[in-house]
Amino acid sequence: MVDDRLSRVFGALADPIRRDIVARLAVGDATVGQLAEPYDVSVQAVSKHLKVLEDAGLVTRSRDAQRRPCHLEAEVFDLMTRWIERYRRAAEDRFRRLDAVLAEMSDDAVPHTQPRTRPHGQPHKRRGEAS
Amino acid sequence: MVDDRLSRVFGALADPIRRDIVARLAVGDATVGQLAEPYDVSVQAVSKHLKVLEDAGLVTRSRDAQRRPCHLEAEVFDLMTRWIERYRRAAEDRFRRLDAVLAEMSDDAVPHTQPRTRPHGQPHKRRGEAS
DNA sequence: GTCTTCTACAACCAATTGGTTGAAGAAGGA
DNA sequence: TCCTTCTTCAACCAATTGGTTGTAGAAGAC
Repeated sequence: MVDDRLSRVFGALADPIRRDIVARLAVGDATVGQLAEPYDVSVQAVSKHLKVLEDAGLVTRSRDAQRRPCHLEAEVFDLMTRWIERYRRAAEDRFRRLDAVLAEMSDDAVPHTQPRTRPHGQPHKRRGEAS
Repeated sequence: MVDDRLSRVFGALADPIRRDIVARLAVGDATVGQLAEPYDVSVQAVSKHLKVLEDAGLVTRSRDAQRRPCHLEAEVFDLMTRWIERYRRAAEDRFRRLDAVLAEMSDDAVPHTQPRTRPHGQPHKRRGEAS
């Protein structure tokens, strides 16, 4: 259903087994069987997890006889960090501005009010990804 | 089912509408109705999305009469960036080491082989979160 | 050739997700 | 008081997810 890149990446990492697999692939490449060994789920289940990671672009696989070594693709992390950093920075900037406003208000001895909500009619992005 | 913090955070951001909501809350606090307005889904659906974001700790809500203004909690982003940066760094370091190995091999005129897979019996974390 | 190993595919199942509608609670305004 | 607004809760539904088992293909070992 949700088929955009960021959704696939975040969704792939929303599972402890898959994050664990990423952590282990960060140490070195591994085959499906090696990756499945520590877990008490079937190899097929791990194979499905790897397909999710592969579809998200976090993992690529080569061929070595009948084995399919899995390799972690670090570049995809940039996509996430760019998204995260953008909104973290915006939120932190806004926090600093709120601090300034509160300081100014206390100068004027105005009582502390609720945090401001955005005025209703104000324009903002409609639908779609905040790319 | 998956109830650890990182899974909830990544899972919450694995949906375009929820990422869009985060993007808009980075600009300023907003009520459920304001947040629901741009989408062609029901207010109840957006309320559910906000509950997911709240459970993940990405959003907090105050009270203003019958309204529930939503506020973005930027600190949670740190949890993600710490996780991402750790494994990105490991993967990049490994990539650099591989580069060095390849360079050394070419010095010895050894033919290029497959990337190495981790030896089978090698210890690694068993189950649970790579915290 | 046959056997074994490693992986993927298909069908199935229970639980979760993301949406709906309808009703109800909470709080201000008439 | 009653009415309206904003939000949540409950029940329901279709699609997805994360697991299972069984089967089959691909490739080395015998």
